[in-house]
Amino acid sequence: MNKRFNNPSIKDIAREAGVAISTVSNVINKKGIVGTETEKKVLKALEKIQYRPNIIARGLRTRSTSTIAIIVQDIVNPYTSHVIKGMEEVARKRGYTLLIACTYYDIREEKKQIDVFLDQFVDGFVFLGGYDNQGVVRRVYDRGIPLVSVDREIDDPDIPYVLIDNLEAMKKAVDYLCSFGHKKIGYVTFRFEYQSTSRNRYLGYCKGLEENHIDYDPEIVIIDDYMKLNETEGTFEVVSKFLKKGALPTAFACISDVNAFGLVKALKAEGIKIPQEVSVIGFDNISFSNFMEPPLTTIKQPKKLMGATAMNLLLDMVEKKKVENKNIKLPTVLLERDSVGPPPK
Amino acid sequence: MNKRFNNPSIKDIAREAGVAISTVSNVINKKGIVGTETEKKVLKALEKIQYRPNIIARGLRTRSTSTIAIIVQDIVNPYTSHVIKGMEEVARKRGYTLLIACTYYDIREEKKQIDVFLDQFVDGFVFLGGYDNQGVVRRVYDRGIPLVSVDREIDDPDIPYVLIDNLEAMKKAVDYLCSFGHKKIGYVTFRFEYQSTSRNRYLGYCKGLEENHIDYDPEIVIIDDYMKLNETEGTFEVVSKFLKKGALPTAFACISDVNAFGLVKALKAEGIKIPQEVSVIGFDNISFSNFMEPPLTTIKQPKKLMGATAMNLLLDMVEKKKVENKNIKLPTVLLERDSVGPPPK
DNA sequence: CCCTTTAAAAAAAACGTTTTTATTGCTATT
DNA sequence: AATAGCAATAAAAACGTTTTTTTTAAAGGG
Repeated sequence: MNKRFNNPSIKDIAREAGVAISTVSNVINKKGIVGTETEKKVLKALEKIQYRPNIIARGLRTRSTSTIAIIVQDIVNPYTSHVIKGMEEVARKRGYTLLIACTYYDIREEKKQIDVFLDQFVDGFVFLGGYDNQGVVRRVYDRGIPLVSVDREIDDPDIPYVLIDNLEAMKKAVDYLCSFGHKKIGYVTFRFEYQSTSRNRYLGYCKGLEENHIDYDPEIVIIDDYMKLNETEGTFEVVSKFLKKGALPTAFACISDVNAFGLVKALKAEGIKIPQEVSVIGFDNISFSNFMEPPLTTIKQPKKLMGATAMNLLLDMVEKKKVENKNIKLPTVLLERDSVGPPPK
Repeated sequence: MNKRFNNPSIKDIAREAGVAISTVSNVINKKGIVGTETEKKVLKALEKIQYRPNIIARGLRTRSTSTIAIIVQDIVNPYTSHVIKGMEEVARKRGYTLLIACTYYDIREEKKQIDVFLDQFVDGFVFLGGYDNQGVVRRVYDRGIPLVSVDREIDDPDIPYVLIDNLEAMKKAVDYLCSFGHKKIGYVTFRFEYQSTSRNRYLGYCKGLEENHIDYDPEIVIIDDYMKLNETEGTFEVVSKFLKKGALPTAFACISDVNAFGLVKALKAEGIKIPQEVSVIGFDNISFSNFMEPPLTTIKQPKKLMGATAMNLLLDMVEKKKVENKNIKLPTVLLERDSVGPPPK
């Protein structure tokens, strides 16, 4: 179509240097045997003519395009975007570009996107926070294309992953609340049937209660069906409803900061003081949690590091480097801020 | 490399249907003349063999790959990610995938990224919120590749854009403050020399003052050099420093919500009540602004709509449809919440 | 009945690489 | 002196499409 903008090709270099095309290719890719004299000629020609290899043509031959596909559920999510940032920096440094697709929690959409990416010969996949959907991931794996799952433990020993220990981290949060003397600790979560992260945090909550000899009380486990609205709004609504019933615990653990925001807003709307009357601990440490009032005590996830780690792992696999460990769990930190205190007397 | 996963090609279809390759191609692309009988045969073969065209091969021939490159400064930004979401949805619906790259405010990085994308034969570019850097954008334009600038007014009549009227919108904010009787209105901004959006908002602030017969006072224009930290942190610091000096205005207009958060936090840290002592108005309406305390009055940008509009415009250009208007300004709305009130007596 | 036109289909070229195979010229070996 | 081996290079094939060109067969015109 825009012929007039035709880039110089390897052919032009070959003509300029007076050698064969294959020789130029060998020089560029440092393959095969080329004499030092000829190499010099080619290099000079490359210098003179401003040449950039046609990645599409190369991709057709080599079946690799130096691109990595990222599949996320929703790009509008402070957690997600930080992880992506970590991936992006590593990918770029190592010479890859990122194709990003969002599934918006639709499993058919996910499948379609993957097919498109397979058509495009991406070199690898990152699945960031999807469902526990072995099938679709397995399909990619079975084609022999490297992939990494981030923030999801896929129930398939072959699939590499990068995560935090969600169970342990949430238990840590509950332990922390207990250390202040809380005996009645509620939990705010969105639905957790479909993915390991939420499930494990929930299990961490349960284990925390158990180890601290507190009985589990389903009455104070608030489940936000977050498909309806954004998570903060949704939590605000469902918590507001909950508060009408009374039965208030002295502390809440939240599955994420975003949900904690909704909880806090609902509590404040009822005139409940934090942390004097109710303590709140979040999870993720997204940037605003330090700017709400009171600053939110939370479990910090190493978001950028997770992204960077995942991308390095993936690219090592793409480049067939030896990787020692394909199952990586990164550490979390409890950030003490001002939303947790002792229970009221 | 993974030969064993070889997809069926157009050749296989041709063999199955007993026709020539070119005929199959014609059927697939609905081009040329094929008899109804042969067409049926091909269609049947396509049905039988699960065929997906090789996009790379097609791209090599047609020089188009159904991908769009998005260049942003930083993906970790609530504004940015919402705009991207709008673009993503449209692109997907129209059969394109998105390549995303971040420049992190580095102009050389931007140039490098663009070169990579040009190598990859992307069909179009979106420049989302970069510098007023005609050169690099112009280079793309001159290669005949469609592009759209979002949230930046590029000083080049050829370059299509999608924006809001930043000057008018900020003036609206100042007018709103004045309607409460404020006479001393400060402004919080990051550095605005390098890009049109910030500059125009600043001009809107100035115009707002002028039309309301208020003298411009450089003492109460607070400039945050946001390159140092994240914007909220940066603003918090610079405002805190400012507050030590006294000379407090009764209201502030902010270049963005993110900066407003920093301002509000700094004010609260000094025990200053909002809006009783100082009013604050933000810009953007990112989701958290409704959850801070007090909920932030702000100018709402149609973020998703901007993204969707830009992508539709771009794809129309890519597909050589006729586009009537390549310079689009979308409307803003002032959201009245609780951070603005009358000045103290 | 031959020539021209036309519709339909097939064949071939092209896109720009990488990779495989072939050629060349030389040296060493027998 | 013929041949094997080797290094260096060139030539050709291949990747899977689209597009251009050629071929085929049938119809129409004089």
